[in-house]
Amino acid sequence: MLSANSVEQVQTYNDVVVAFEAEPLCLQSLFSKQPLEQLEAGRTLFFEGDRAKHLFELVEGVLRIFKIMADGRRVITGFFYPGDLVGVSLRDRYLYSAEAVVPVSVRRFGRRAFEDTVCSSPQLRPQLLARLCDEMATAQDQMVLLSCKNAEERVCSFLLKLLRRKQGQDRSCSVVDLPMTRLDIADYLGLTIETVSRSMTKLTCKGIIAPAGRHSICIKKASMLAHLAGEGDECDDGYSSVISLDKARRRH
Amino acid sequence: MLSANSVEQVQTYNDVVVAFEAEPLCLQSLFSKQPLEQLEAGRTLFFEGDRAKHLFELVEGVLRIFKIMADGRRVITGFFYPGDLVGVSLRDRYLYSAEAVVPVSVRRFGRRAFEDTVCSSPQLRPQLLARLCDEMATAQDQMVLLSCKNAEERVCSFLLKLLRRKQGQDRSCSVVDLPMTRLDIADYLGLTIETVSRSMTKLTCKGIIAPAGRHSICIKKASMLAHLAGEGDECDDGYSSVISLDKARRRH
DNA sequence: CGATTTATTGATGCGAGTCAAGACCAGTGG
DNA sequence: CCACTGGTCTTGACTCGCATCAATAAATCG
Repeated sequence: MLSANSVEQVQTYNDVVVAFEAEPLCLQSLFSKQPLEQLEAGRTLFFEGDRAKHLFELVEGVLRIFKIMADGRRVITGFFYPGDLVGVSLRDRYLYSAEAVVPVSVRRFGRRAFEDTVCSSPQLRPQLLARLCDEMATAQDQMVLLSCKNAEERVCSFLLKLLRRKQGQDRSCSVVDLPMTRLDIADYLGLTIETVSRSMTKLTCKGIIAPAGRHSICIKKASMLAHLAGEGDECDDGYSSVISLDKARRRH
Repeated sequence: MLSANSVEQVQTYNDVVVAFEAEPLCLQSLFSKQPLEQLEAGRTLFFEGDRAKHLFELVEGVLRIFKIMADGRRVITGFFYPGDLVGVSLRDRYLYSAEAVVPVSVRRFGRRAFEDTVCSSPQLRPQLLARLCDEMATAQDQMVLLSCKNAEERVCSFLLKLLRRKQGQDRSCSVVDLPMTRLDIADYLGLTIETVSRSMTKLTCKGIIAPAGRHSICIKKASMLAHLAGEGDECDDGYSSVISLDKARRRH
C-alpha cells in the first residue's frame, strides 16, 4: 500500500508538470491520482489534536467538523461537501475532528508535499490563499449568525446556504437534502434539536418550505427564506455603515 | 507624500534583501521602513467592501474589526493589538471594517507587493500560513464561545485572553486595561452592555476581579477566572471525544 | 462647573432551553 | 405480514437567562 502510494505520487508530479505547461491547474488536480478511501457513516476521519499529516479532498459524501468542549458539549464549526479540501487551514495539528455524516470517499495527500507543491507553483499559490480567505469569510459569517440571529433566522440561513450550494450545480431545483441529523444542525447553529424542529415546523406552516421525507425538504419560497435569514440587501458600503450606527441597537 | 512613499518602498526592498541574507526575517520587518500613520480614536482605517489595496501593521493602539448587518446591528469579530497584521486573510475586498478604539499608529504596505515578497521568500511563506492558521483558530474559538458559553463564561474568556496577552509581555502583572467600551465588549461577546456590566459586577463580588478605574481591572484570581471561562482541562484527544459523546447534552 | 456620554443597577418580559410524552420511522425477527 | 425495538423527530408545558426598558450614577469634556 505504501509503495503503491509512492507510485501514485510520482504520477501526480508528472501530472503537475504537464498541467503546468498546458491546462489551467487547480488544487484538486493534485489529488486526482491518489487512491479513493471509503469511510462509512459515523466514522472519524481524524481527531482534533492529532498530528496533521494529511490533507483530504472530499470526493463524495458529507463531513462534519467539530470540537468537543471540556464538559462534553459538541460544537460543529462546519460541514464539508464534495469538492472541498479539508485541512488547508492548519498548523501541525488538526484544529477539529472530522466525521462522516453519510458514507464518504476521500483522497489523501501529504501535507508537507502539498505545501511544497503549492508554494512552488505560481498558479497554485493564489488558489491556496483564496481557499483560506474563503474559509475565513465563512467563519466570520458563522460568527455573525451566532452573535445576533435568532432561531428562525439561523435555520433560514442554513437552508439558504444548502439551497445555493445545490443551485450552483443544478439550477431550478429547489429540493435540498439534509443528510445530517437534527442534532447536527442544532450543534451547528447553536440551538437545540427541539428549537430547530419548531423553527422548521413554523416555516412549513408559513408555506416557505415543505418537508419531503426526513432528510430532504422542498424550498417553496426562496425569496421569503432569504428575507427571513436576515441577509437582505447586504448594504456593505462605507456610507451605509456610518448611517446605521445610530440606528437599531436591538438584538432580535 | 506619494513620492515619499515611493522612496520608502525602495528602502524597504533593500532591507528585505539584506535581511534575507543575514538575519532571520519576519513579516513585520517588511513594514519597518514604511512611514507611521496616525489615526485618532473612533476613526475608520478601512470599510468592509472597500478594495483591499493595503495591509497594515498595527504599531500602537487597538483596532476593532466589525461588520454591520442589514438592520444596523454591529458584530465585532475581533480586536487587534500592537504587532498584529491587519488584512492577511483577505481577497480583493476587505471582509470587515476597522476602527481605532484609541489613538492608533499603523504602517501600510501594498497588498500586491506584500504577497509577491512573501511568496518569493521561503522564510516568509510559512509565517504567512501560520498567521492565517492562527486567525482561523481564533475565529473557531470565538465560534465556540458564541455557540455555547453563557454570559459569565464569555466575559471570563474575554478577560482571560486580555490577561494572557498582557502577561506575554509583562509577567506577574495582573492589571489589564480595557481600552474598548462596554458596548464594544458586548458586541464582541454577543451580549448587551447591561449583561456585560452585571457579569463583571458579579465577578467583583466574588473577589475574582477588582475594578481599577473604568478602563482597567485587576485580576485577583486568575485560576478561578480560567475555571469560570469554561476552558478547563481541554481534553482534546480522540478517546475523550468518543467517551463524552454520551455525556452532557446540556447547553448552560 | 454643568453637559453629555458611558456605566451600573433594578424591574419586567420573552425566546429558547429543559423536561417529558408521543409520533414516526427504519430494521429485525417471528 | 405484523409485532417489537431502538433511534430520530415532533409537539407541548414549564423554567430561566438574558434582552429590554427605565432610572441613576459615574466619568469625561468643553
